[in-house]
Amino acid sequence: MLSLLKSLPSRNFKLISPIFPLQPWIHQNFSSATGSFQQISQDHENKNNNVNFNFVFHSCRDIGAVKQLHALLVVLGKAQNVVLFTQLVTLYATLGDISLSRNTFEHIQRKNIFTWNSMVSAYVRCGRYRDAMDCVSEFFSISGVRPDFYTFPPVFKACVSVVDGEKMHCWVLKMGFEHDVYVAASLIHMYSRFGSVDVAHRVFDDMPVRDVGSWNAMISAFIQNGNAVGALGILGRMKVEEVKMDMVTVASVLPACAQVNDAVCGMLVHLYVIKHGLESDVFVCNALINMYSKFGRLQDAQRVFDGMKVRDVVSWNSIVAAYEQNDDPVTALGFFKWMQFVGMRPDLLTVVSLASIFVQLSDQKVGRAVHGFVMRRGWLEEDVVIGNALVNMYAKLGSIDCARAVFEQLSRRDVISWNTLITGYAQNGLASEAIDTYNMMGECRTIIPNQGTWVSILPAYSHIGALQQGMKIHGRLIKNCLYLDVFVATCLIDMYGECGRLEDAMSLFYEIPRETSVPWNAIISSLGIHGHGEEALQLFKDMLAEGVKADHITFVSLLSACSHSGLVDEGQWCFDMMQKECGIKPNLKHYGCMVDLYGRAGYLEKAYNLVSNMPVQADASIWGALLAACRIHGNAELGTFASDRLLEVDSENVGYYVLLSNIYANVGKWEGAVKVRSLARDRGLRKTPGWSSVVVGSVVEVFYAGNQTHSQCTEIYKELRMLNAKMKSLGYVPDYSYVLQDVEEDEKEQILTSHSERLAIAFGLISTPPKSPIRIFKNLRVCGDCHNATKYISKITERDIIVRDSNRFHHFKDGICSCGDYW
DNA sequence: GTAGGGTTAG
Repeated sequence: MLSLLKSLPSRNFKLISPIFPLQPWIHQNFSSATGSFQQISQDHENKNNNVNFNFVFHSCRDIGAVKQLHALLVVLGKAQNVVLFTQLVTLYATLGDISLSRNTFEHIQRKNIFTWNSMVSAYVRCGRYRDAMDCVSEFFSISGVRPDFYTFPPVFKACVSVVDGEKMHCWVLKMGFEHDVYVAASLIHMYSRFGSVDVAHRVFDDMPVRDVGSWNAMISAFIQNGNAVGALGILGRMKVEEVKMDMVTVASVLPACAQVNDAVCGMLVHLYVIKHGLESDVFVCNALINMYSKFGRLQDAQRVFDGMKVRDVVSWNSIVAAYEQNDDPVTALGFFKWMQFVGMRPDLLTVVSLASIFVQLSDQKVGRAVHGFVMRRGWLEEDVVIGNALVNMYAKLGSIDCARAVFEQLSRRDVISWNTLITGYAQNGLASEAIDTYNMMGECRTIIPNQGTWVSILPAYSHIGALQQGMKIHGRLIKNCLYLDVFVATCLIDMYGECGRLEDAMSLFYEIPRETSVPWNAIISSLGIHGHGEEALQLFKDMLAEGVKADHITFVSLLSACSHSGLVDEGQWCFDMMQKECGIKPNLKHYGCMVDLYGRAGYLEKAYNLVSNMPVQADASIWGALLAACRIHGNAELGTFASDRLLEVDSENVGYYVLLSNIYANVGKWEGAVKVRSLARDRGLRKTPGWSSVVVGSVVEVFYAGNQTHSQCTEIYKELRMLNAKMKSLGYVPDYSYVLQDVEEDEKEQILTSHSERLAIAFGLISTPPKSPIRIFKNLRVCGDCHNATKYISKITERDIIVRDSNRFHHFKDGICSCGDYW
């Protein structure tokens, strides 16, 4: 093998490539192709046969110029000059015109190895891989011309899409070319694209001589397959063998540093770049910008960008994405405008960032314009990524129908397209649509669900309390070992928590890795909705003791846990700690929790003061929390004030009208209640109907208030009458303040008795064996009178009754509710 | 005159 190697020419140097941009000295000699042509003609007339055509080839920057040159060469009688015409073949392809390239090739009568190699490479350059392979077969079948070192690297590039790689590899072995550094690098690259890093590694290990390009190819093979650790391992070996990094090494290794979150390594590489003067390379700078952006170090990213003398579209995309992904859409948009100002044309990935920018700016109108921009360029056909970005954009902007429409239009859908739509539905509160979409996805055999799928479907199941389906997914995850994935497991914790299986949520939590805040946030939130505020606080302390950093979501979970359990002082402590010790500025969600915490505990004035002194503008959720507190404590005055503010910011949400009318009704101001209701009616808003569901066996039964059509209607109402009588004998007094209609007392009692949660409970009682627990799911908050009644029912029937309403869990047992009547 | 290995993403 070694003797074969010795017989090969030494070729570890790089030739000057004819690819643009041109070397500056050519510019100095010839300002344009036309200038070059004049020079040639002149030389020709002066009978100077030593014309250096290199200059001329280099000065052709568009197809028109190449055509002129082509014509000129014919006129000059050079039509049979294989050297010049082979160059034309390459030149046409470099400028993107493969048919002219082929045409020129056809007209060359005495094709030599250069000509064939150039044609193959021309096809590859234009992405015509199938044609490149056909050309190779043609090449092989012509006797007298044997492929050489130059033939294979482009061929392997073509193999990536044509899948003839192994056959070609055999050829290479047969001809003894496998140790050529160029050939081997393209082999490594090809195998890595096929996902066979092990084979790539074997090729790499078998190389008797490696140049820096070989190392680069191996590093890139690991990166392409998501193995950043492997890539950094190769970098380490390079260091041991004292191979110097070049700019390609740097550009490939920087994303690996970002992936393993190794800022120190990244900065050391940056130092190396400065020391060795590699900053002039655009790829290197782009990779630096991206790395710093992933570390959230925007100033460093910006400094690299500012220092660049030449910027390409990737540089601009990178700086736009850096700000966009670090939650600064305004600056990102500023860079986009600057990009346009300097005349840099946006590409597909620019638009992906733009879509996300307008989501963050909640700008529906410009979002549509982005969609139009994409349509006009036909990019929707070209790449799924952009289609998925648009689906995501519309879903996040709340236009789920538009998201669906874009999804329907996609010519190709991948697993991410489906995940995006499912997430869109789930996040817009349309759980059953999310589930339908997931089921439709299951029918597409070509789409294999991945981590993102589980993360999108599990919350939908949680939302409607579909424990059975959720557990089915858990089973599937155990089978493919994904249940230890932190994100998936967190969704499972949420699911168990929201479906009332707090113990299962807890045991899962202790099974999985918990170095990040993600699973902690989920378990704290689960404890919160079950009313275990003290335990939530204890877990928060455990979390800090284990050295896990709390984030803003942790505090949302924690504050809401405090508010559900009435832990005012503790909530106050968390709120202070968040700002002072963790340096987290409270956002609207945190303020919402605090208003809820103060408000529900009856500190309406404190709640109001907090709202008045907030550094941020209160939104509907803040005023809504205050309004809800006013309803609980019967404060019509502050309630009216809050609802006025509320309707200024959100006049569409009918729930707020209902709340206000409840407040008026509770204090006996029936005219006020009627006025609010008619206002809602006039604006065309309809009350979300309250419903409750109960699971009997594997069937979910749904009840609306006053339902008279259920097949077991008579039995249900009979059961309720019987219960009412027993409840009254134990001291139950109906609370008519929850009846909004202005009617007679006995009719009010009738209305209370037929609230949806009571119907569901009664149905549960007559359809399940004695002493078995009953689980109810209600889409709105449970009514105060029903809450009281359920306590009595749990005592009379000796049943555990678990009610999950839109806010939290109520576990009724032996006449007591787990919420301690604090709800 | 012909060749390899590099940066951005939903």
